[in-house]
Amino acid sequence: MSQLGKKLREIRERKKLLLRQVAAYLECDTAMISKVEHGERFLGKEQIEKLAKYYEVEADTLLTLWYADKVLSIVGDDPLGKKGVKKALNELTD
Amino acid sequence: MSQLGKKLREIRERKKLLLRQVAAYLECDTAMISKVEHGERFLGKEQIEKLAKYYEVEADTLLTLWYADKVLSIVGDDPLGKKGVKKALNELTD
DNA sequence: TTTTGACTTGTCAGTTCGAGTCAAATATAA
DNA sequence: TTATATTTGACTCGAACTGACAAGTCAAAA
Repeated sequence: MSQLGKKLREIRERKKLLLRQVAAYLECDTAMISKVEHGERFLGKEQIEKLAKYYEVEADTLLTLWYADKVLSIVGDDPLGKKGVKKALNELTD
Repeated sequence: MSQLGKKLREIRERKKLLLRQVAAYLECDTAMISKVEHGERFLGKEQIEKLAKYYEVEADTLLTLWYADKVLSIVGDDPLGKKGVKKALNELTD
């Protein structure tokens, strides 16, 4: 399960919303949302922002998790991946 | 220019090899190698390993840079990206 | 100034990959 | 059981990517 997925489900349940309602708002299939919450699909950044409005949470919080998931999906469980992420972070913090 | 691209060009020049020769070894176009060195194309992991042999360098060094480039290509210049990378790294270092 | 050889760049066909859908399966509740 | 919510598998379609070709630039040599 992904970082973002976990968070999204948590929020949705707290707000007592059904997949059906969220899907209607995002104009997509309930299956899509289900898969996103399980980390089997990525939403686009625009959709994340839309969801943040609907859920009344900071878009930045969700987007940060979204980036984290993207990164994790690249490196997988390869130990070299971790080294690569560190190197990338160095490049960013210059 | 990508991290890996820079390194590959550096190595190739140090070894006084022509794009033509590297391309022949990898059985691809010189344009391909040129673009890789400029960060406009990604090589597959298998090709990186092959190149490491040819260049007589540690494959791990190149693969680490390859991962770093992948990560950087995702986060781009979005400041939230950096936060996401940090979060991903946390997840990995747990 | 032409030629040659190394590299670069634009374009595009072919392919890959993943978002999104549909339908069927499974849970959960009443 | 019936109804509703969620999950899962199989599939499609389009966007993005790889890799090839050809034409381009550039520098040095003739």
